[in-house]
Amino acid sequence: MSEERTGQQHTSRIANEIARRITQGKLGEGDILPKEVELAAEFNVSRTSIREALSLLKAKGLIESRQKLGTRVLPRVSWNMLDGDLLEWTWSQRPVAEFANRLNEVRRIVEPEACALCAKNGTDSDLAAIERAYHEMDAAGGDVSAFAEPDLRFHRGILIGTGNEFLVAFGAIVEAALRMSFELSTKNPDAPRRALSLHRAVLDRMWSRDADGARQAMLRLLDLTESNIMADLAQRDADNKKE
Amino acid sequence: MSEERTGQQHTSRIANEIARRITQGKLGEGDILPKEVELAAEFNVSRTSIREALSLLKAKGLIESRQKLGTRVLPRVSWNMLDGDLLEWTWSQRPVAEFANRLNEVRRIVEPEACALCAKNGTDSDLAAIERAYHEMDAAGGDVSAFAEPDLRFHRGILIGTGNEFLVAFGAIVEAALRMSFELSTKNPDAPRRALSLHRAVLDRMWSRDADGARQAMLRLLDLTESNIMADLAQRDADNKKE
DNA sequence: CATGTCAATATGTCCGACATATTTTCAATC
DNA sequence: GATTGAAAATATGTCGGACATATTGACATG
Repeated sequence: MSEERTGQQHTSRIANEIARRITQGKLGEGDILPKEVELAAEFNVSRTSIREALSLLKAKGLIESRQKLGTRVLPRVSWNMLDGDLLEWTWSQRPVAEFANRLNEVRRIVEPEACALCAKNGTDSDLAAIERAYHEMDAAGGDVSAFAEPDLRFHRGILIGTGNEFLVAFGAIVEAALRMSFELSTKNPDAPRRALSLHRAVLDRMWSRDADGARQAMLRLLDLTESNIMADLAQRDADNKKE
Repeated sequence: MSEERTGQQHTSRIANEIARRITQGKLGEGDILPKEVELAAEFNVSRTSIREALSLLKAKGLIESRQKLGTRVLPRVSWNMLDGDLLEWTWSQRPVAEFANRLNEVRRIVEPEACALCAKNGTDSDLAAIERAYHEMDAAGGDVSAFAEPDLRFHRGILIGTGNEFLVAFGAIVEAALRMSFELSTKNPDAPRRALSLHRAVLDRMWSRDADGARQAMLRLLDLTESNIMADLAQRDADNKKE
């Protein structure tokens, strides 16, 4: 989402910080945040920069401001959780295992059906794009970090292939999940290789326009992904206990 | 989403207008929009207000700006389509039938599974909230406009009941679909009544913690909803031809 | 031809002032 | 004493103009 693009360092830095206070619960639903001038003083920037940052959070549904009353935190229901930035902010703030479970829950609902739709409606050029991503995953071999990017493109490609732009928006969920899994599993270099053949299976079913087969194949892939993450988490917990 | 809340009329008005130029295709992917000073002149506002509007679009992934280069339209893939504002902007810009189909496609994927999860994980208080929404729908009777709000709350309540905050974000899709259906079917006053019993069925299955039953019931409800919308669209097309 | 420097340019940040909406206060009125 | 209504207080919204910063492209230098 907001790759730390040059310039506007203030905006994203401040938005980030305030967002974390909110997602973390230091600022709860209905709470009024400090006045813009006060925030400006705290962060040592002008009111302008504060307003830019707040405007970002406003757009994502975290806060709302009204004249004289101030700026207050909105209920979580109105947060746009499918937003990449918001996913990133929430992530580190809560138990990782639960975060992972929730993400997988959504993936299991959406991705198999997306595969079915992609098998049915995807154009050859859509599938070719997924095929390219697959080959790059293959070429990456054991290099986990080189594997991650085409992996995401593979899954995004399926969503695009559905022809349903709303499903494409789920890419943010997939991205969050993959990124989490990537950051967890640096020490598990053969995981990619096992996943590869399952990716191949998904793609094959889609090429043969086998909607149900694609759905099942994706489910198997998600099974593996999930168990990998669980294993990584267990490993991490074990490591933490040793210290 | 952004109910035209008081103040900041400029921001939302301008963001709206520019967003429509983008969603409509007047400004395509990669295009550079006019400089902020030019936009300021065009809309007769200060550069500050323009920047505030652009910052909103930035947060929703429609545009990106870099110093010296300017502000350019991002590819649709990076748009956050699950955002309520964006849904509203895209809506009127494209064939209504296709928009409706895409929305229903997503609803059919997500809502039945959400029902199953809600039946399994939803707390009694979650279900009670849905029950309240149901009673208000019942009380609304034939009044289509009084029916709409609790209807949305019913479906949102289910998403909340899943305990999965990412699924809650789908509420935007449901809202868009219901709003469309509402604006189409003003002349179909008995539609709510037929839907009511199907809502009841969903709720009953959830109370008895029957995950699969709830899933099936929701599917039947969506069947009705979909056929209602199709009928309304056909009716509307027929009306248009007469003129 | 390659490379490094400098001007040009559009967004990013700052400041200080005033506008506007809303709450709060408080006084006049019944 | 309760109600109403006008005025002060206050936090965000808008304005304008200035300077900072990043990036491009042209130019000059080796």
